Amino acid sequence: MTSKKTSEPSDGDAPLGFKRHDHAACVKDALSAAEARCAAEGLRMTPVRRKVLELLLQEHRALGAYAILDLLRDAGFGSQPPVAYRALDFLAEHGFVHKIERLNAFVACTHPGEAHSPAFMICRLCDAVAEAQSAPAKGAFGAAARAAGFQIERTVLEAEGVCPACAEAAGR
Amino acid sequence: MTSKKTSEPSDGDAPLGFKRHDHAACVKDALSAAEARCAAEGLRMTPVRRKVLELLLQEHRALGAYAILDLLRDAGFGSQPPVAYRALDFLAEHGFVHKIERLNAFVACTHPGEAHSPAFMICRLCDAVAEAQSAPAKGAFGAAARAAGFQIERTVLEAEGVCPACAEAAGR
DNA sequence: ACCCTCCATGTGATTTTATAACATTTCAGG
DNA sequence: CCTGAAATGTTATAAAATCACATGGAGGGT
Repeated sequence: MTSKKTSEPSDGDAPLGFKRHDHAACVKDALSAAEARCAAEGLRMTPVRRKVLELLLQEHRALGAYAILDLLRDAGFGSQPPVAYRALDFLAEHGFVHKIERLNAFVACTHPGEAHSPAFMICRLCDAVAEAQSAPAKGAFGAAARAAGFQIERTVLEAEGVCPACAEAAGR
Repeated sequence: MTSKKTSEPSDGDAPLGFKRHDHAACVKDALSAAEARCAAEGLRMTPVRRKVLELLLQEHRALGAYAILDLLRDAGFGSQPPVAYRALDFLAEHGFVHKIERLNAFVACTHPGEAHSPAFMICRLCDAVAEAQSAPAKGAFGAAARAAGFQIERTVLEAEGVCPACAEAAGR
């Protein structure tokens, strides 16, 4: 994660969310939606928090807290770890971003609505991360948990593999 | 994770794998099975590796690498991080233990056979960890991945919640 | 307008988790 | 035995996360 280029053209031939799309609009829309929700719920979308969300939206990939911190410093914000971690804590708590446990890194939420239990597909070749919906508690695993008397409150579902672009690039 | 008592009586009223069982036998059996499999596959179950596996089997909970390292030191082994990490890498690579990404910690595999894609239930109150089987690639998530053209190679499925014992203790 | 409180931010230091690099030992196989 | 690969021991360092405390700014009540 150290020397991974943290600044792709951010819209080019790079693998983003696995799918080509109008990225500028995608970022702008998500940012507006987040602002709106904060206004509606009395949350404070401060400059640092907005910047962190924007940075994560621009890259459709997971960024480590320290990569984000570097970008924050470049943007004139504080440069000590708590600055990044606090913004990330806030954003994660309210579902604007998700932590990828497997990578100790964060991605912007690419999902529309409110309560959701996200699932991720992580490309081990290009580090792209795509978010999907999941309901692990509904399937066989949920049944096992119920049988064991375990009350699920939150689930982490992360799949590691190869994204379509890399599979193709790797000669099918 | 710092001051968590790492040495319960190891068979008492503590929540183990959520279920009461003959723990001594459980440890012994698992250890023998591991030895047998190493012999069969030409793997080297060295003293450090065996000790780490034994430690993890004794606790039915996740231990951090440094907690393990402390126990290794007490047992007369090397006391530098690589000692623990290398043993854990070996054990994890061959499926004798699993890493709990959510906790940056490790548990002994409590599952019988060979290839499996484990799922975990983590009690946020007592830190007990129970392993279940899962097949996330088979359900709705797998369908989504296939639709996206993503090739799943490995999945992490970890549920956080409250185990039966703690639910009861918390006054239902 | 004022004060006051809460929340967010800035900053320095430290803790926790993990790996790099290199020397030494051990062990299986020729 | 010898030899090469694998495992271990050890020093050092990197990466990820948190603690503790000082400062600043937005709102609410008077």
